[in-house]
Amino acid sequence: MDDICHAIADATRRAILDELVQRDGQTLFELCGRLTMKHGISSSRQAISQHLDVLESAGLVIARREGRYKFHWFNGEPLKAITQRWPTKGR
Amino acid sequence: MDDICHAIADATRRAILDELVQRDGQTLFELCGRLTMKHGISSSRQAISQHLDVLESAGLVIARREGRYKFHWFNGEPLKAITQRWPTKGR
DNA sequence: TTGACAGGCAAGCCCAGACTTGCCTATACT
DNA sequence: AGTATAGGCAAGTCTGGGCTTGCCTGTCAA
Repeated sequence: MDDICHAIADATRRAILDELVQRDGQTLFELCGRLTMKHGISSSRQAISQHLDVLESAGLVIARREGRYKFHWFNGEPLKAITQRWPTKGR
Repeated sequence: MDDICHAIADATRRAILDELVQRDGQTLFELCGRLTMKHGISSSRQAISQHLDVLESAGLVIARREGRYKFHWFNGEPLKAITQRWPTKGR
């Protein structure tokens, strides 16, 4: 729970999730490009990589390495824990 | 959105929300006592007060002053924005 | 009106975490 | 083999924010 909330607390990480929702299975470099183009985020590759690590350990991103590429998928399941913990009275 | 995610990113603030869900309309001192007793949180009154400010500006807590007391209520509405932003595929 | 009680304000401390920099590994192409 | 590409690792910097400290304001009861 701590991991999940901490993961979405950063604006860049939220943008990464947005990007993955829009186009699943992106690589690190692909994400860097799209984040710069479409979200106005100009962080270094390492910064994005570190964000992906955070998202991955929170379970919000699933990653798999294939050859020299590493693909990333969005996973929204962990987010359920938030609305399950506190009542939103009529979603 | 930034306010909401930032607000729930802290464990103490999540405990405050838990407490308010369990017993709505608590005062600052009441919350301090209960957080110490039931959640093992031993922060100062000022710390809790600052947390309440954060929660209030995120819209997760509604507060009203009455005489020398200030009562706090939980409000889960803003949390909807999270699950509405990203798909959780079959809640 | 004076004391106790509920809360607010503001300055400062300190550390987690976001970001950079520099270098290294591994895979693929020619 | 050599080079380019995709990504990883680790150390260092620096700012935001959580927390404390000290003092002040406002409300109520005796």
